[in-house]
Amino acid sequence: METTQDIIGKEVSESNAIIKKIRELILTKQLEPGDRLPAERELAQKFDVSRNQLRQALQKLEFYGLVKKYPQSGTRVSNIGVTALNGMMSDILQLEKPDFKSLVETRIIMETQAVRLAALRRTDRQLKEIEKTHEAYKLKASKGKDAVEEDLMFHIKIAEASNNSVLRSMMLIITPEIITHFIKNKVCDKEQNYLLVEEHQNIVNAIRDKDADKAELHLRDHFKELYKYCEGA
Amino acid sequence: METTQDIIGKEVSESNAIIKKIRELILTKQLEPGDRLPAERELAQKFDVSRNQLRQALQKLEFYGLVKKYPQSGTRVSNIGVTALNGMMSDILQLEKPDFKSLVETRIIMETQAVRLAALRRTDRQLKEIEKTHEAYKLKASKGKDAVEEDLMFHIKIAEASNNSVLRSMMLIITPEIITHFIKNKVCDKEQNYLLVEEHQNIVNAIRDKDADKAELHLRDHFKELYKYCEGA
DNA sequence: ATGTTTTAATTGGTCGACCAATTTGGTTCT
DNA sequence: AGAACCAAATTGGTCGACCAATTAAAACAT
Repeated sequence: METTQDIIGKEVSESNAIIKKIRELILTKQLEPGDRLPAERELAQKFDVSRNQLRQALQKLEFYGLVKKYPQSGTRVSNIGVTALNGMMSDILQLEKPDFKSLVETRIIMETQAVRLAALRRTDRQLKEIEKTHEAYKLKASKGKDAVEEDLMFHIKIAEASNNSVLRSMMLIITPEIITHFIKNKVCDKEQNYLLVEEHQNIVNAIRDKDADKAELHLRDHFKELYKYCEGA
Repeated sequence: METTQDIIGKEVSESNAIIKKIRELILTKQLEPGDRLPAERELAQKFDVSRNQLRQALQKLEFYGLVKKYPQSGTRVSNIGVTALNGMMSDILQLEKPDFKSLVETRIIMETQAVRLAALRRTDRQLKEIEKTHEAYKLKASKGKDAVEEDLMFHIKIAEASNNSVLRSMMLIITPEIITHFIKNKVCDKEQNYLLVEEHQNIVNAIRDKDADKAELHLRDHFKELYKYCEGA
C-alpha cells in the first residue's frame, strides 16, 4: 500500500532492489523453490544492506506468498516453481499505486458477484446485519447528511454475507480508499439520497428473498451512476 | 498476512488486542477521524505493550487504510468517519485464513471480468506477453509435465492486460496460494493438458481479436472443471 | 504588533544487541 | 550398530537506544 501494496514507503525502492537480488539468486539456481534461504544476517551482509531492510523485503515477499517464514527456524522459498517465482517477482517490482478508476471498477466487479452469493448464502444473522446498516444509512440520509461511510458499510456487510472470506478481505482493503476519495471530492450528491435509499431497500429485499438475479439487477442499477462517474474520472 | 491477512503470525492476537483498544479510543471520542494519534512510545506505554507490538498493529491498520503514517511527524486516523472506522476495525479483527474454495471462487469472479477488460484494452505488447506465456505452457504440457505455474502465469498476464492495477494486484496476491494447493494435491490432470492448451488458445485468439464476449465465454469454459473441483473442496 | 529566524522538543524510522525456540551434530547408553 | 539424548550453534523475533526529519514555540529584528 501505500495502503494496499507497499506497506512502507520510504524504503520501497531499497526493498525492490533486494527483491531483484533474490530473484537473481533464483534465476541462477543458487536458490531453488522449496529451499531454505540463507539466514537473515548472512543475506543482509551478502547484499550489503541492513538486516531491517532485508526483513522488509522478505515481509513483502511473504505477503505475496513467495516465501514463508518459520520462526526460529528459517525462511523458505515457496515451492511454486522457478517460472512462477520469477514472473511474480517481476510483477511485484512493477506494482503501482492504484488509480481510482481501477479501484471502483474492481469494486463493482467483486460486488456484483458478492451480492449474488449473499442472496444465496446469507444467514439470518447476516441479513439482520445488513438491515441494521441499511437503517443507519436511512437515518443519516433522511437528515440530509453525508452518508458515504454508512453507504460503504452497507456494502461491506453484503460482502460479508457472501460467505467468501477472500472477497470480504478484498472489499475491506479497497473500501477506505474509496471513502476517502468520495469525501475529498464531495461526490456525495445529497439530493439523490432518497433515491439511493430505495435502491438499497430493493437490494435488501432481494437478499431477504434469496433471489440472486434480482439482487444483481438492483445492484447494477445502483451502480449505474457510480460507473458513469468512474468512467469520467 | 499469513500470506494475505495478518503479516505476522505469532503476535497476531496481541495486534488484535491493541486494535481493539484503539477502536475503544475512537468509540469514546478520545480519538476522532483525522486526529493525530498519540506518539508511538506514549501509546505503547498507555496500553502497556512494547513499541514493536504497537507498531505492528499500526502497520496492519495502515494496510487496511484506517490509519496513515507520516514519517517524522505522526500517525493520523483516516478521515472516514466513526461508523466506517468502527465497522472496519471490527471486521479486521474477525479476519480468518482464506479457505481454498473462496480463493478459487474469487479468482474465477475476478478473471472472468479481467479477460473481458483484457480483450478490450490490451496493448500489442501485452498480447505478445500473453502469447509468450502461452507458448511456455504449450511446451511444458507437450512434454507431459506438470504446468501449473505456467498455467497461472498465463492467467496473471491476462490480468495485467486488463490494465486495472487493483485487479492485477489481487490476482498476484491469491495466485501463489492456488499454485501451492494444486501442487500439494496433485490436481494437475496431465492427460487433459492437450485440451487445456486448446482452451488457452481460444482465449488468446479472442483477446487478439478484441472480442470480449468470446473471451469470457472461452474462459468460463476453461473454468468449468475448476469450478466443479472447487465446489467439492 | 508582526513577520522572520533560530532552537529545542517530538516524531516515526533505523540500528545493533539480546531472547527463546529450533535444529543439528556429537555423545552416550542399550 | 542403532536409538535416545543432550548441548552448542543457528534461527527469526524482540527490545531499547539512537537518528534524521519535522514541527512548533521562542527569540529576535523590523
